[in-house]
Amino acid sequence: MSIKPNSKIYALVDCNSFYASCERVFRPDLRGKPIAVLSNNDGCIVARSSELKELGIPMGVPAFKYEEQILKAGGVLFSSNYELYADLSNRVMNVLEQFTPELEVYSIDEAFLSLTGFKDRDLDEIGHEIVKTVFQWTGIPVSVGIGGTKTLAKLANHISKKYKKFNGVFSIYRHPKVDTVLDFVGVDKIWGIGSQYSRFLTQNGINTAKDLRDADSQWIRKYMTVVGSRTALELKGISCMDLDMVSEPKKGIVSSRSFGKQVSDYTELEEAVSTYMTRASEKLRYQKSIASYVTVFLGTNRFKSTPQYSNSMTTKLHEPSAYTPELIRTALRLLQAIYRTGFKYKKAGVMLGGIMNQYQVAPDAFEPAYVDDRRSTVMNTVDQVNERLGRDTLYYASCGKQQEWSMKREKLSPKYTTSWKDILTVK
DNA sequence: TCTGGGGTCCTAGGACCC
DNA sequence: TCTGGGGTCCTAGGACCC
Repeated sequence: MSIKPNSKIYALVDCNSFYASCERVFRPDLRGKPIAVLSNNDGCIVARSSELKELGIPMGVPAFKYEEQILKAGGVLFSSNYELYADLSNRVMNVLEQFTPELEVYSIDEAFLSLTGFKDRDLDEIGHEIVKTVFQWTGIPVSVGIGGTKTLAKLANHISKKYKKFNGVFSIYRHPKVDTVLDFVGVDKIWGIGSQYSRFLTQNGINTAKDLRDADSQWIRKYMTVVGSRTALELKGISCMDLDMVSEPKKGIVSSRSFGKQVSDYTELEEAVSTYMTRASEKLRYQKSIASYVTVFLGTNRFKSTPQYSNSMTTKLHEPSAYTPELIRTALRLLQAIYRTGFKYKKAGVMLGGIMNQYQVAPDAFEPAYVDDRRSTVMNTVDQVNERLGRDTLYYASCGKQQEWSMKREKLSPKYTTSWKDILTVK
């Protein structure tokens, strides 16, 4: 095989402790203090500021176990404030776009950039310029990793965060000591190698990124499928994954949540399922899709020793739809089929599958089932009202009004940037 | 009292068809 | 004793990501 020299350059820009940093943007008094951001229902710790990491508090642990320790250390806990994080994420991405339009928003706090056009410039310098500009314009600290493939850019980003001396920027692109660098990185830190594969690899004497890069390719293919082969190639500098600059419509849409309390009452479950389906179908219409399958699931609290039950059921719709009342009706029918009395439920959810473009359907191509329907006009109107006047200005009766099952968010910060009511005032 | 939510891709195996 | 074979579609499950 002849290997073409790879001429691309990728940067991975990753926000440092993103959720915690968002909370700090509007609370300068929290500089230097440990911050924990909690999952839904204030359950687990899902984001940690560096100060909190230094306290030795791990990721994903139940918050109640550590709350006291955090408060004692002068730290603060926050409920997740997704409205705030999504808005600040958009601002960060807009700044990154100033550097290059060739950008893939990879997650709420990460983006891949093509730096191929900056080949003749000092890449480290570009990296530092990105760090400085994003912080100045948004208040969010970021780290930049640069490499000839996405996997190497990710790896470089890991190094930029781990070693303070790099000041948040590390480039492995044409690095003179690339072998030494790769030998510093454990396999479990490689993008695409999770806990299962990393255990398997170390059992087989492959401990570092360098080991994996140099491992036998047939062997990798056999035990780690084509996904593992791609990762190994990317470590060699052969790019197998290009930027995805346009976001593809989702193939499945899930809306599920744990309840703020245990729920036995069937009506409350109906409210929850109706509400989740309202959310899911909003997402569905937002991407101009219709769904063919509806799934509903529910379950008890698996951390308790009380009687356990969980179940799910899927049905195919008569014809694909994005009409919320119809989707709710279907979901409630499924709920009725899987509901059993006598259990305390903790979680329920809905899934939409068999998703296709709203125009692509149709038994009769000249008469799209959903699009020309009066129902689509109704949905558009509802969506527009809710967008302008706030979510659930118009809602469905089956969602209920009290929503006593809904999630706990006791430590919520204000929506500084997306709600007039919460806007910051300077006294 | 208190343990997240939402996605992707790949593979193996069964059903079905000719 | 002998019991096709190849293609396609679907689903479940397992791995991964943030």
